[in-house]
Amino acid sequence: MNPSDYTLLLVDDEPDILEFVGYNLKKEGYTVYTANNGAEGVELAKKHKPQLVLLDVMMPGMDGIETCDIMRSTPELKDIIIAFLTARGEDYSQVAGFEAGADDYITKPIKPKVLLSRLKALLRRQGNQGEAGSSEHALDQGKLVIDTEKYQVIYDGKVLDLPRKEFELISLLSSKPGKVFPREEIMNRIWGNEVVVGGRTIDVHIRKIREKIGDKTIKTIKGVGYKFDEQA
Amino acid sequence: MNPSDYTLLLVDDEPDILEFVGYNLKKEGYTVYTANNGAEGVELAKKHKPQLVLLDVMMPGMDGIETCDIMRSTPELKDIIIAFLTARGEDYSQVAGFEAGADDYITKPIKPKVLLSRLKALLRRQGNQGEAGSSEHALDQGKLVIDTEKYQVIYDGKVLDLPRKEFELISLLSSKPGKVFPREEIMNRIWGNEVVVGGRTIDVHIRKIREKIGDKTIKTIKGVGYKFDEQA
DNA sequence: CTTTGTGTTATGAAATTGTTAAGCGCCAAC
DNA sequence: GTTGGCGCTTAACAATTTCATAACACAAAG
Repeated sequence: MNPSDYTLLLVDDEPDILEFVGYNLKKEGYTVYTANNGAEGVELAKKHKPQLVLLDVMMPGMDGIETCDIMRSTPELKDIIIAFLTARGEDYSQVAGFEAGADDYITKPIKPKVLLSRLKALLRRQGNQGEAGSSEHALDQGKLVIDTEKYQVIYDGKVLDLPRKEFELISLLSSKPGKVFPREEIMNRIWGNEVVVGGRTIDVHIRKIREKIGDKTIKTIKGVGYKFDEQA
Repeated sequence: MNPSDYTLLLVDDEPDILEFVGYNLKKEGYTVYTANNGAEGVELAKKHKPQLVLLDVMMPGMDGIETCDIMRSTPELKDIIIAFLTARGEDYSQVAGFEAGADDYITKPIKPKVLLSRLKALLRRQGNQGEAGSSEHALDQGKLVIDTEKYQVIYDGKVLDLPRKEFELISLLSSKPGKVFPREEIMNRIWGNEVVVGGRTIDVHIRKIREKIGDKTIKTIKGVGYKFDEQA
């Protein structure tokens, strides 16, 4: 699928953002419509049937969450992918937004490359829909939910805010449950090839994670590495 | 195997990277093709059948993940080794969640020496495929399943977690059922040429394996070595 | 019955990971 | 500018598992 097969809708009250983001998306070949507020957004959505809507959360008048609600409850729009744009640190809006049924969150300031890769991922998932129930934003591993946007892990109903390294580690391991990730691979993927850290660093992070989510989820394969157990 | 026996494909949207990395690889003797984007990459891959593809993750148009997906789902390309190039500054989690099916990740900035040693390791593994601890897919020997990715042996429905040497040993023997592996060959493959261990070491490991999966699977050929029975 | 090669077992060494606490650097709040 | 907290890494040591070996038993071949 080429970008030119996709129509996107951008809703934000700041013209600068509309222009900046719109420019980058058009450059990639997407068909882009823009709206200055929620009401206009809904209207254009009905008119152009975009595959994906980028929705600013903070807008005067009807905010993004409300707009999302309306779209979700409009039959012809309810299957559109909705991604929220939020300023970093607006924690509240994310919680409310998930309830509203957003598919993804993208935090400002927006980096074009990051944005594009996220959109592609979303659209790709859309294409795969029905195959593996993969339209969920978060990975669901039994009772463990990993939300890569919020850097949060929900375990047994409890929300855990893990520090970055710990989150990256569990995120990596759970990206392919059952697979053993050799220490070297973990190093490469989380620290990168040029960084050198001591031998016990991984262990310490593993320990902290185990402390938080229980011992049984992460298994040690001595002499090799660690793996995330298939069904926790 | 010399570098000159290998063909590599380099896919990146930045000409500088193509030139820099390409230069270093060619200098080593590899045959190198380069592509500026994913689509071209797939095309060249089909045309030249490289052993390994170096794929930038962030690219305009079709990104690395998508390109990887396509290659993995193209029968003639699905066994190519794919290594991702990722920028270090990039939000790790954006890449982490995807089960892209890459064989390795290499972070930018790229240091030629590091890159080369990683590539050699990857190619070496490829060459050994089917041998100890290297094959991707599970071997099914009757009621014995050996999963090198999960480091597990499933025997009679029971999941066994074998220690490393034992796993490597059974993995080696079962890689070619029926073939007799001379003791010397076993030594070389599992311990390497330099390491010298006593005469009874192999026997002890064999015994432990037999203890776990039953006597009948591994047969002794006196004066020669061991073999994994064809139908267990 | 002797020789040669393999099976078995217990045991200590070696390798690897787990645990804890301390130090450093960074950022935010004061 | 200073203070306090947090996350990351490290060091030191404990705990654990795995490995190799020695010593001897056993089996088959001649």
